[in-house]
Amino acid sequence: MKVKIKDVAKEAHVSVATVSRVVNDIPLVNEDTKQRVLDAIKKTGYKPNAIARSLKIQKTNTIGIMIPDISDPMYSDIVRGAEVTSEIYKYNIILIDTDSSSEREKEMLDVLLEKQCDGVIYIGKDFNNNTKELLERANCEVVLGCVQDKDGDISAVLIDNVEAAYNLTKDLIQKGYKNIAIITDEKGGQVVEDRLEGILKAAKEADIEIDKSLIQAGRLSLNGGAKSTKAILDSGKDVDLIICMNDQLAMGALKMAKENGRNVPDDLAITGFNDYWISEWISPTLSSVRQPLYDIGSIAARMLIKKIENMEDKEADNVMILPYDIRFRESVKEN
Amino acid sequence: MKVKIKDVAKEAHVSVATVSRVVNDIPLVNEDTKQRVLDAIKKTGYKPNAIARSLKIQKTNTIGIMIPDISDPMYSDIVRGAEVTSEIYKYNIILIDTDSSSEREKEMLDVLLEKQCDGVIYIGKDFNNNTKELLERANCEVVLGCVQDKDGDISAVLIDNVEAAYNLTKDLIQKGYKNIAIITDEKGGQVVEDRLEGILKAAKEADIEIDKSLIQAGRLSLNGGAKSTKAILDSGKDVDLIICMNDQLAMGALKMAKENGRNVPDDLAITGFNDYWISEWISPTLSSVRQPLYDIGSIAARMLIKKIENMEDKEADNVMILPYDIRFRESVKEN
DNA sequence: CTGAAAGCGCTTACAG
DNA sequence: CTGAAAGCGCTTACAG
Repeated sequence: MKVKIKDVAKEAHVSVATVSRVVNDIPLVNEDTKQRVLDAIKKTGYKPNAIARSLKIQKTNTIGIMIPDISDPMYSDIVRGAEVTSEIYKYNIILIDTDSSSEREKEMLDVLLEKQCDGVIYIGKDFNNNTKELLERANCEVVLGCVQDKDGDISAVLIDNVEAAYNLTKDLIQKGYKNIAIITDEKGGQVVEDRLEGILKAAKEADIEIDKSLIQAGRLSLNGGAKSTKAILDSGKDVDLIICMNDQLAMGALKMAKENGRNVPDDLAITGFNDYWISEWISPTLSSVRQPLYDIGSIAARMLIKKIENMEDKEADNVMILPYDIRFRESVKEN
Repeated sequence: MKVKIKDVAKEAHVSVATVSRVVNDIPLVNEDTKQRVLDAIKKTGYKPNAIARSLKIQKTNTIGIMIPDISDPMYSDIVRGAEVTSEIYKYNIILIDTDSSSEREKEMLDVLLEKQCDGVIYIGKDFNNNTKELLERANCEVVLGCVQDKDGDISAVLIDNVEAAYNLTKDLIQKGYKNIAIITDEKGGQVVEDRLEGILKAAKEADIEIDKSLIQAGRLSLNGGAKSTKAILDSGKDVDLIICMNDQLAMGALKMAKENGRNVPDDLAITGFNDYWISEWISPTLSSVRQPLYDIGSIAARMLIKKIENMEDKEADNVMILPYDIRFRESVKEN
């Protein structure tokens, strides 16, 4: 039988109100009484029931985090950041894998709301009007990660993907690359679209035309990257650079390039996005755009909690753009 | 203002009891009444409050999962399996990173219990008496993953690490390797100790002596693997094989071996453990022992939920040993 | 400084 | 088939 506040009260010869006060560290309790209650708690092994408390105070100290897939290292880094930070503020995390499916997002958001999460962090590859409507109807605090509402109605923390891709491409063009292929996600979505926009902008500024047939869309995986690379190489067109929308694609590209006898970076340069920890341990080491993933999770959690606790102006600093870092490694020639 | 069961009752001109019955699909409600309630629910946008429900029925449909670090791909695969399976049974997951610290384990387990989790999945690198005592005092259902209570008092799902390491080593010896070095975790723990036991057993059976100075313990990371490899190579002793306790160590070893001019596998073979998805995409592809990580998570979740719901004999099938798979790839010579 | 009591939003015997 | 009422384990005005 679980011991409850009533049992402690009996043991300490006080009322449940008094026990509640010492449990919650409310100061107006006499030292002696407090000590008696503390002793009773220790003796009985009492642990407060957070569910009952939550019902009463209308707050669960639990936040939901919706991500496409926790087994993707990109997302697990974000979750790690969110988890560590949440814990500092005494919040816990309910983890939801959405597989980027909007039906699942809707269904699972309902579950989170029924469980009375104080807020939710939404991490995704895309942000569209359906998602926006869904999240706005939720009437609980929301912070987006990796994506943003471009109308600025919802808080978000992310990097500037357009700019990052633009600068990456500009740097690459400066290094002399001009026959550019791109490997992207067949599913599209805000993140890759923004990156594509940045790449095309830089190309256009340099008067470089990117052959549409060299923009390959496939599954966002090692295999997808390998297949798209094969298609690019098989086209017989001149290609000296493949820009991939993430590191998995780039690793698949690396492997396929080698298998087709291309030397990276001498014959062909390859770049990724996100900069997994593994990127600098493979050979050749992979050039990539580093996103501060842990920080995205951590900052999103803090922003959310501050909103929940009304600790700062709700309208202030709604969208937080974090710095990225372009890292050139062996998969790109020095000049 | 959130709409509650009372509001729906008013709207449908029935009692809250009736609304509760239709929400919970309890059959003894008249079809007409039911329809009226359903309409009222739709009209008001009512969502049941799971916290209130949990308090009443003494069940939260939430399980806690304690793992060392979600950003480690090994653990994120396990969590993914647990998440997907939990969801099938309508359970959610509260995620806790423990950093393998027993203070944090204790502290966070208390939080999980206060939040009235119906059960917890404990994933770790070690299982000792402190942990056992902690978990047994918890008086909630527990399933271990990756480790086990060798007295068999707690349910567990894992591979046979002794046997896996034994067979790996036996196979390697059969391939002709005899100057064996080992890279392990300085922190020890059940998992690596079991693996070490298996390796030493196979070596002993083959009358191979493993030089104690070639058993290097360091941090369980790429860098740790690199450093330990440096120490092994710098010892000047003959080494034709390094067995690493996980793939991160092995990747660090691979890199360091190359940097020191060793050709893998011609001069030196390297093997890992766990078989990350990346292992077959790096060069040379890494030989490793595959653990069914997703399945460990998935099965642990199912076992736990069945225990919670008393759906099967609590004493039956307490420890589930899953198959592993030794995968030889380019980092080991064919013969 | 302390306690009696109401109430958080549900579920479920019990009575009809 | 339906409703009134008790109760899940807490917190917190209110009164003293």
